[in-house]
Amino acid sequence: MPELPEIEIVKKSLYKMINKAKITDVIIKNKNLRYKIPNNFSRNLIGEKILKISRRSKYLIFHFEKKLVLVHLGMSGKLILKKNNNKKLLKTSFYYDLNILSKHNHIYFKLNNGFILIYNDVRRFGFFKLYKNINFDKIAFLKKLGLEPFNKLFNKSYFKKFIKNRKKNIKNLLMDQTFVSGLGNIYVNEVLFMSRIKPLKKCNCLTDYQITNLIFNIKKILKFSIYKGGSSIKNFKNTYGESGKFQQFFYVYGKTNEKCSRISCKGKIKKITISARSSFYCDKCQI
DNA sequence: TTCTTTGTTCCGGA
DNA sequence: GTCCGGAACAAAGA
Repeated sequence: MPELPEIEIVKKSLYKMINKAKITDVIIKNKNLRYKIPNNFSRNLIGEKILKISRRSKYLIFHFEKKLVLVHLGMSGKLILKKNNNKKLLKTSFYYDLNILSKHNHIYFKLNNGFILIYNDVRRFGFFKLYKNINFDKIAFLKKLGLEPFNKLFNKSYFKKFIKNRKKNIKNLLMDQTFVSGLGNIYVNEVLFMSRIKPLKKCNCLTDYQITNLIFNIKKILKFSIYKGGSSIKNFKNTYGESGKFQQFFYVYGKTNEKCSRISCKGKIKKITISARSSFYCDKCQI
């Protein structure tokens, strides 16, 4: 379940290895992803040079001269980079490397710098969308997104303005991509624990201190996770097939019935469902 | 067979 | 009109 830190890791490792590379071939094994890959997808990308790779929220964007490709990894999408230096080895490496099943490799992008970029996705909830003659404002997926968490404008006054006359609980507010974009279930649970706020708390009941603290913790946790290479729960891998380390620092996610990790706290981690998503919180220190 | 998992969209009720 | 949350959807593994 890739969230902002995981996409940032993928972007950075891809950028380092394949920026300025030219696509020499695109092989589609399965076009039925979240949205069907159109027939002209390969034709439109062969010969194109990757000019830039960027991230917006949980989306990756590959920039070409007059086109761009928007990528969302869904639940289980992975972009894996393989060195294409030995034809025999290459054939077998798809099957034995990385603990991923080759039957879930859906797209192969062959590059002129000796790499192959593989899109692997067990659940197939991820997607690729190609846009020509790019105008960012025209892309519906990006248009409606709220501020990036690291944006300086994501501050107390923005927060207070947004929640004015709203009654959402804080969990759903932080999950709302039109408010702040890039957080998913895992990081929201962790942020709320760090901030000692229970997930069902109504956002219009937060104090100024709690709001400031929440914003600070969102930025801090995301940065720390990026530093640790993201979290590898549900098998997230970077493009070299390596796991991240942030999951070692989870305090509540998946910790049902465990003792609260705050030394002074005697609470227990509870699991409840909010808007069909699992929520974990300490029943004592999150109020 | 049923349940779980995710982000996103759609829809009914307030 | 706007906001909120529940349901649906995509697919597959346990």
